[in-house]
Amino acid sequence: MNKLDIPAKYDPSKTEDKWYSYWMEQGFFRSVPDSREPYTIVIPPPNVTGVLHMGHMLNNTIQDILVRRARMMGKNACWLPGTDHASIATEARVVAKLRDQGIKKTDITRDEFINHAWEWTDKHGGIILEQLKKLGASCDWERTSFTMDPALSESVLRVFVDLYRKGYVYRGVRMVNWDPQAQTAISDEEVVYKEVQSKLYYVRYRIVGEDDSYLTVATTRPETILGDTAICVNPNDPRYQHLRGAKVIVPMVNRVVPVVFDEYVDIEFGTGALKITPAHDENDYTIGLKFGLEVIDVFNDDGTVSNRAGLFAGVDRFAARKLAVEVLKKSGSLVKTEEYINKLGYSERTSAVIEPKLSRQWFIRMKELAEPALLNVMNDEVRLIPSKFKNTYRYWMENIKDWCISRQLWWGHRIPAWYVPDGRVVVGLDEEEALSEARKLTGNPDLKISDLTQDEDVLDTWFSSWLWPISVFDGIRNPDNPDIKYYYPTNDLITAPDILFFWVARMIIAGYEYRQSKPFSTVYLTGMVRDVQHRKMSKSLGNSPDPLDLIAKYGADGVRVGMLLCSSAGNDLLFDESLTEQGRNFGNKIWNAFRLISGWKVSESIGQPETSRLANEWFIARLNQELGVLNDHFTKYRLSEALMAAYKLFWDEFSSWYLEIIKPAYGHPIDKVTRNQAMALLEKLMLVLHPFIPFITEEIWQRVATRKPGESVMITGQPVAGSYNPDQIERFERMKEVVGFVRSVRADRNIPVKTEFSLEVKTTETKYDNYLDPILIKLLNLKSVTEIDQNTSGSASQVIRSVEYYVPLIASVDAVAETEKLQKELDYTLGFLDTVMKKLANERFVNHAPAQVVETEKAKMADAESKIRALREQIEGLRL
RNA sequence: GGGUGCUUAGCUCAGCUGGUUCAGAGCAUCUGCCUUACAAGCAGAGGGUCACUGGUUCGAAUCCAGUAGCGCCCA
Repeated sequence: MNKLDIPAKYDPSKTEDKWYSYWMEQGFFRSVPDSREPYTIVIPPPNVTGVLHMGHMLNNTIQDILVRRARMMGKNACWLPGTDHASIATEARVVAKLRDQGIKKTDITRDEFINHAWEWTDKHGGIILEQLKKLGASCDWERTSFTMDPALSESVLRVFVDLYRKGYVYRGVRMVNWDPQAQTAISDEEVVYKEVQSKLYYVRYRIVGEDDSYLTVATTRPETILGDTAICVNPNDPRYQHLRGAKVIVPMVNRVVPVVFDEYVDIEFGTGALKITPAHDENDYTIGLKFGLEVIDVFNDDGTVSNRAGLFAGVDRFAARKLAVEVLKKSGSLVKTEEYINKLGYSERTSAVIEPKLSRQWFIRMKELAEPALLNVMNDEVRLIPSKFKNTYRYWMENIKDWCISRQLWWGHRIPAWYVPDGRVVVGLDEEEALSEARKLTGNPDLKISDLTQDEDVLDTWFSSWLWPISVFDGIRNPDNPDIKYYYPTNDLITAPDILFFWVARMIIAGYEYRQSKPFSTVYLTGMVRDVQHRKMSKSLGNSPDPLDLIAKYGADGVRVGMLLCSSAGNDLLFDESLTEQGRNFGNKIWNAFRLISGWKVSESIGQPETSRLANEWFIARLNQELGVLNDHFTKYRLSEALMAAYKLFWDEFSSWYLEIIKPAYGHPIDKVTRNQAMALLEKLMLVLHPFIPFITEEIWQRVATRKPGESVMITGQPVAGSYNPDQIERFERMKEVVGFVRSVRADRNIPVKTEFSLEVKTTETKYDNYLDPILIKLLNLKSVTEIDQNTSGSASQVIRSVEYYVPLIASVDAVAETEKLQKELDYTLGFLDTVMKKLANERFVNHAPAQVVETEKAKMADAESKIRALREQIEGLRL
């Protein structure tokens, strides 16, 4: 191939789509069970209506690297993609869209709404999966799943019915986190607490039967006074002992309520008196239960004040707060206000302030179900990477609360529970099953389907995604089907720590309940992608680059490298575009190495130079060594380090050393043996690099030799780490140091590369190893390497591993500068020798330290002594 | 408030079981090069009291305790 055919800069846009299509056409991503060992990853399903963000990029880059590597290691790799239906988010979007069209959700039927939702899903759903293809994701697209697919939906309902029959599912009135905007309960995990500046209002309640006697409470929410049904004080609080049995009058509504005594109240906080609103605060509710207090719900579902409140009916809760303050002021009930910082819960979905609200919901009893999931993470049957998350996991699992699984929405899996006319509930997979249950329950064989009313609520989205590793292989409905038996348990799960409990823990729970085994062996927890200023990347801040723009600019390979370079597991990663630039530059480096080798004219008639033979031998040893390092990094999931190892292997060792050594002089051809060896090594490196940068490695692999249709780097085996001689690598490292010395002499003294000289070497005890001299001569443009036994004056010199090297200087030597340099090194070495001597003189060291450590100290001493001798001689020589 | 983790070069981070000349890597910076694969490059250089204090040890970035700062989880 002629050099002119290959452009000097690599252009990813010309290759990436081409190769992705090729891989798809060839069905390389497809996996079906066979006799090979499986390697399985299920994708953490993104929201069906979502678009790709930087977190997805990171997450899916990691998954693709693991999958591609496993595939090349001979495993049957299956990466199963899909999306979840995201009840709240999707419903919110659909409601918004309908509103734009002038349609109110309340004006249409549930079925009509669901149709709109499906329409939306079909239109916007799966965009994110198309975007993943741009990244190079090697998913088995034929297996793409969606939590609302018929099979997955049926699995969800079956699990609900099953858990109900096992007694884990119950219905109960509980304080839930109410999102007044979405008008649904949300789980504890979906509440985000933020500090806000608010006010603490001191309000006085008149004590019944006393004329001018008051009890003052402090509250941040004066509007909830409308729902007060008691005041609570600490029984140990000396200030309030006289109030035992007393009653007070609630301001604004003039309700007479008791003063109760409970140690829950913090004596120090506020006035030590706490108003009790059982309908709107979890702790108040508990106290209410304890003292049998009345529960007055003063808010409607949309966050406005209810008719029961007595005042402000229909007014929004925040407006009601202002009105309440006005009224309290006028009546003289407001004693004072203070600035106060407290934490408020916000809905993760709608950002509305959460309203604690009593409501009847469906729950799952978790304690018992969670036991195996806790045990098997603690004993590393399921490994968390990094393991620091084991602690948080344990804490959460040991204090697990019942899971509220109902949501007051339409989009999702409708709860398969029906009410018989007297209000009792039956649960069944479908209407028929429910009907027969209902007949049994009521003893009425004439009961008809039309007599039953289905529960209005849908199940929490996590209630479907917790089954994901099972349901995508249809393991709930058909527990013995070949797919589930082959692919389950899956291998690795890659996700972010913020859904460790929402999702990961629950999948483990479901795994043990429904498959009696773990859903995956390893959970790799990535960090959160932040910008360089440590801010979380978000749409509202506008600090997140569009991943597709980045890919267009730097190529998918470049972006993948950029993502990985800044990502150690579990730590947040500070993404910067310069990293993708580095990734792109790496691609260009590879491209040019290929371009160099391809451009050489090959001569059949010349033999292989010694330098090339030595370089080839050395590089094979280095490659074998580094393959071992890579294996080690991968088994420990140190992906960033694995990439860096491969990066340096290519850039430093292959490009800067190997290629520079074998490079023929300008205009000269290369011998055939060397050129073929170089191409073979390049090809191997493409295999090693492929999981990280799939596109450019395919492009080059395809150009390195003539390939048949159906061949690809991605289905070729990874090179296996062979044995190597460490001594060979060691010798080469020594040679590199010598090169470094001579180059810095050249740089310091402005000696042109073209100026030739002889490098002189002097050894005292050991015999000089001249094995790699040919390479020194070539790389440094030397006349020769000459052994000497006398110091030469007028030379720059350095002692490298007990050998003295001299560069004779053509220009006059700056003896002062040279001496200074040598003296500096001498001082350092003397200091070093001193510490070693002290160690060896220390009896306790010699007696306590292992013999081997003492030996190395002795060797260090000998080394230092000979170096000092040499340096002194050189300094002496300069003085002459 | 309770729990938990972190603090190493300007930045981002490695440093595993305490022991090789252990104080590292990448990026950034500086100097010199448009050398004929690559300026998206080449060659060279500088840069750190391993947060602080104490302890254990022959020996501590590494183990222990305390202090400070930062983060996360929970309330």
